[in-house]
Amino acid sequence: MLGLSKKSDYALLALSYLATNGESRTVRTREIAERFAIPAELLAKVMQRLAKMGWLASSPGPSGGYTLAVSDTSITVGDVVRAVDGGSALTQCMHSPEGSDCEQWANCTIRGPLGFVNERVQDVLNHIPIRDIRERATPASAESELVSIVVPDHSAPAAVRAGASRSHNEGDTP
Amino acid sequence: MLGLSKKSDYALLALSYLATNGESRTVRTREIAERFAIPAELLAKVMQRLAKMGWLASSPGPSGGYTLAVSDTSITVGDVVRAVDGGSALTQCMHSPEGSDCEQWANCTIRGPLGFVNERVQDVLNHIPIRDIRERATPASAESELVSIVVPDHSAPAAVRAGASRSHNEGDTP
DNA sequence: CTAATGCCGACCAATGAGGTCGGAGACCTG
DNA sequence: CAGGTCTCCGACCTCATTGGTCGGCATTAG
Ligand code: FES
Ligand code: FES
Repeated sequence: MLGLSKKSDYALLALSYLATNGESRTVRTREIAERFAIPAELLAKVMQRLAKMGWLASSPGPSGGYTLAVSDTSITVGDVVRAVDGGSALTQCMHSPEGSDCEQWANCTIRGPLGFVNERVQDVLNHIPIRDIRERATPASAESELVSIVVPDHSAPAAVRAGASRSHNEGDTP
Repeated sequence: MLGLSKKSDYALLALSYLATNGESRTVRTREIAERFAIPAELLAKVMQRLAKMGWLASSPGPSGGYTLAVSDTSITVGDVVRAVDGGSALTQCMHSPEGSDCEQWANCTIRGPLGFVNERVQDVLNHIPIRDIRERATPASAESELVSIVVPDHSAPAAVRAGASRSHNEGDTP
């Protein structure tokens, strides 16, 4: 469905919480889970993976928990999604350079162009540090200067404009 | 896993084939299926949905098949994904404006920023017409002028640069 | 009429996401 | 120092979604 998994969602939620509300204290998984009303055990698993990535420092025992081990500007949402969700490419064929994954590598005609699209999406994801994923909505830094997409009119007549603008967020959930 | 579904992949494949190789003749589903070595029945289902969207004209009977009914610049990959895959938003909460879908709408702190990221991704997808998804790799139009992402150095030190560049396409498939 | 094609719905199988369990180690109490 | 408790940790399980299949019906060229 081209969407973040719950795990990625939880990971971003937790990281944002740690970056904002956990200056230099250990935060228990339970605390975050209750704060956001999400299953604690599943979040625990996510936290483990984040810890294994080296982004969180864990300390067991009572008064234990997790602490953000790196700067909140050194991880991007792309990194998080890739780590916790297992790859964030649009198609399989973009993981391995020699098409060992994708079946129709041999006679696929859209690999090149799609790869380009993929890179653009990855660029977007890779340039939003988790610092910008915080309580504040639409962070000023990102809004104004971080990422801006320039799209000249190209060869697209009226139809494209209509279709593109209509379809920003419009979902049919039958 | 944040990736296009097979159905979207097939749809793009078929549309690209029709745009390139089906100037003004009816193309059978079987032909496309065999060309790309994909299951014919599933592709048929995808074709039906594309036809129902009005993008393909269908004609039953012998010597029947499909024809591209609209200009190859009036549909974008965003449109295709959205139609065939059912919504292309990063999270559920971005479909409905009042959080009727997402559970933790009430105490979610990342909705705003993530929504912004979502819009950027959607922008990318909505500005690539299927004309640019063709046999040619990395179409010149898209490469040079269509979409360009400008990202000034912002507040991100060396770590971000390293992380971002490292993680373009690198998948761990355990 | 007959054959070839699209059209439609129901059906089945496998993958993986979401969720759960019991353990191992570290702090705290006495 | 010993026990209890609280935490992380890794393996396990279940089920919804996706990918894929089948058969029957309508439509049209030959
Ligand atoms: S879809 Fe994998 S090579 Fe085209
Ligand atoms: S994830 Fe849906 S509201 Fe935040």
